[in-house]
Amino acid sequence: MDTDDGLRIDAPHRELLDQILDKWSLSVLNELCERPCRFNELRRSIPRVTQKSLTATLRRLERNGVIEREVLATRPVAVRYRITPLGKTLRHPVDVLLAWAAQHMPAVERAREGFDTREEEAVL
Amino acid sequence: MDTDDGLRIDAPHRELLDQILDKWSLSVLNELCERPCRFNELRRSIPRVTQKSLTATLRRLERNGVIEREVLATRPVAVRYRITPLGKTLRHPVDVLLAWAAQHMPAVERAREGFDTREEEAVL
DNA sequence: CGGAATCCCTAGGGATACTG
DNA sequence: CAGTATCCCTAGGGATTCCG
Repeated sequence: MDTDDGLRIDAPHRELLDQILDKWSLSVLNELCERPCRFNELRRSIPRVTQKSLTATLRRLERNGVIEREVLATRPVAVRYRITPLGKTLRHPVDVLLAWAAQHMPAVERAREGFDTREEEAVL
Repeated sequence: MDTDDGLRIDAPHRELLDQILDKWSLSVLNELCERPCRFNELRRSIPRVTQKSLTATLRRLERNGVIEREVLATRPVAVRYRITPLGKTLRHPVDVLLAWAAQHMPAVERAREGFDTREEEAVL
């Protein structure tokens, strides 16, 4: 559990995590873990995301194999995004992360206040 | 474990994770989990990080309470960074994440190749 | 040694308009 | 509906220089 060295962080790993843990990906994955979604459905359910950013996020996640894009031959076209089996394996790591954030947010906020106070004093 | 809804991702949580899971933070945390480090020690042990980026990363982590900065009154000054108790609680989530990356990297690479191949064909 | 300050530069985000 | 295309603009990274 707490081995001495733990795991190395090499460039490919960090690049992968950067692509999957970026600003909007967590929200998208969370949403698609619950149910498949249309593009505008996702857009509405994720506050403040722009169409451009959402498109880029979806492409990146699709390229990395964690979500799937399915075009339905209707008029007008409908597109359905869904999580893949690989994407589902991300659920646990992400949940662990979110649980950490939820649990320790108060401690972080206290730390921030202390830090900012010390900064102010340093200026005086 | 796999509750239906899992956890929400609100703005404060995402902001916190952004600050802690960014490009260089994982490497810094990993290093400081093993032992306290001087500034240039960290710099040498993290390939390709610049002094500016490292400074910014350390300040951010310090502000969020996961690392500590200690100035030793020597000549010339020495500065020692160490992980805090709060920072140590990050170890498990981060390890889970790195384990995921290590385990699924091959699948991700296959997905990328498939995606890129389909893209090429689409152009033709 | 451990930064801060400066300059430069580009990847990426927001807004808007257009399309199959 | 689900994007693509375009313009604009600024936050942030790299390189370099200077300081206590």
